[in-house]
Amino acid sequence: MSYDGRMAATQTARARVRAELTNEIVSAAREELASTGAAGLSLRAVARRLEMVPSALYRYFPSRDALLTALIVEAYEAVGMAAADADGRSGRNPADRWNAVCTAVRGWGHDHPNEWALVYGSPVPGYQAPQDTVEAALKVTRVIAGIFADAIPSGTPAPGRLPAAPDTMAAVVGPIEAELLPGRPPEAVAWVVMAWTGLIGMVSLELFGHYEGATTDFQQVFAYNMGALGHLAGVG
Amino acid sequence: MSYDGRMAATQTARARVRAELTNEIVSAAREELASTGAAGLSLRAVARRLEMVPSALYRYFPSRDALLTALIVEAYEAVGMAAADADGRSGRNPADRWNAVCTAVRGWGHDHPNEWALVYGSPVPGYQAPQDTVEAALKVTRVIAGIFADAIPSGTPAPGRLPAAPDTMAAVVGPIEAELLPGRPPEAVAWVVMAWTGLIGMVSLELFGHYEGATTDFQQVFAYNMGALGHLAGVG
DNA sequence: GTCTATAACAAGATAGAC
DNA sequence: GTCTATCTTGTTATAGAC
Repeated sequence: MSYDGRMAATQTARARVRAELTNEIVSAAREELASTGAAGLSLRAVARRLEMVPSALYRYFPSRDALLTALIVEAYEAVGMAAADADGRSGRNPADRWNAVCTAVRGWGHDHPNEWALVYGSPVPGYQAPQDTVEAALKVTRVIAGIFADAIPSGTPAPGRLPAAPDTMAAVVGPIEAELLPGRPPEAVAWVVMAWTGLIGMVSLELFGHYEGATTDFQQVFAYNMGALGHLAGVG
Repeated sequence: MSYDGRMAATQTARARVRAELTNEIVSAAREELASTGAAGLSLRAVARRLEMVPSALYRYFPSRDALLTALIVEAYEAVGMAAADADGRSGRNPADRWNAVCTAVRGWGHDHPNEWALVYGSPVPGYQAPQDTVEAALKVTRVIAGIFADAIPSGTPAPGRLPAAPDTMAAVVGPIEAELLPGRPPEAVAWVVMAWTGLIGMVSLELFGHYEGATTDFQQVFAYNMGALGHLAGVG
């Protein structure tokens, strides 16, 4: 009994230190990311930053890809959290919620451009995304789908503002409908994909410099277009 | 006289050889791109592929970045050409033209995923895009704006399907209006930005794997959403 | 003049012996 | 964990062939 107890205590202490160091490594990797970009992330550079020897990192992450996975999951969870927080703070009106989430997601992107590029930019060559990242990526999507689900009554026919979809659409978007928008018309389900794409796409192209010189105040164009995207599906 | 003539002949022959070799280098770099990604593109690997010595490449490109620029410009021009061709082949109806261009752009992306990532994905760390690339990037934009410009009569009030924009919008989108959509209402100008973003965003997120498992036939969702994007601005 | 090749450089990454 | 020897990278200087 006392042996078991000591074992457990020792293990949890060890586990705590281990968790702390793991966090420090991820933090250092995040800083590294900011200076070199996702493709150039090297375990050695992270180790140097921590004044550790490279091989020591292998106790915590079996490979560069594992470290990359941790960063990706962390980033997805951070955007997801930003979106969920904004949604939670913005009352019941779907238009306000959608607007708040768009602003929050864009704000997070501006604050963390490298992490944004890591998750929404070009895939890192040679990196195979494990299932963890897919699940984490769903966080933002769930928040967005939740707003649209609340705005669009279940079981209604297609909202009049959207063009009619072909009969085959219901089956095509079946997986999303079942998981995120049960009972909503296929037009709305397809358009929620567009709304999500429009949000991520606008922030990506903005951060990647594709709107340079196009407007005098991009924020306003962003807000207008997000509003219009939502409007078409009956949000606002 | 005969001396000048010989000079000219010699120069053009040399110039032809030079142009050919330059093309070969870009081709080799394009192949390299496919296997290593944009960030990992190395001058030495390109030289190896051509069985040349690395320093020889400096006769043709003053730096690695210059080679990258050539690749980027080439890619932008290829998508732009694909879009323009599709537009030219598709009659006068704006809805058909918009649909054809969307399909062509997506098709090009599928055929050249690495070049797509190079131009529309995360920026290459440390690479500063020169003006040439900005001009080349405008090719697709011009095609798209042309279709919407033809669909939306100049000097008309805002199309009824779009929400009204604040008064400040006209000034904000002034640069795009002046360059691509003269005389069109600010709502339409802002929304053309959205249509372009939606097209590039959908293809990007598709190529980068973000719709994995979401639909049984992504092409259909893409076609529907592009149609709806155009519809809102009065195209179709 | 135009080109290619050799050699070298300062970084940095990698592998493996200890 | 440490150290070292060996590899890559972009880039330049220089020498020689055409």
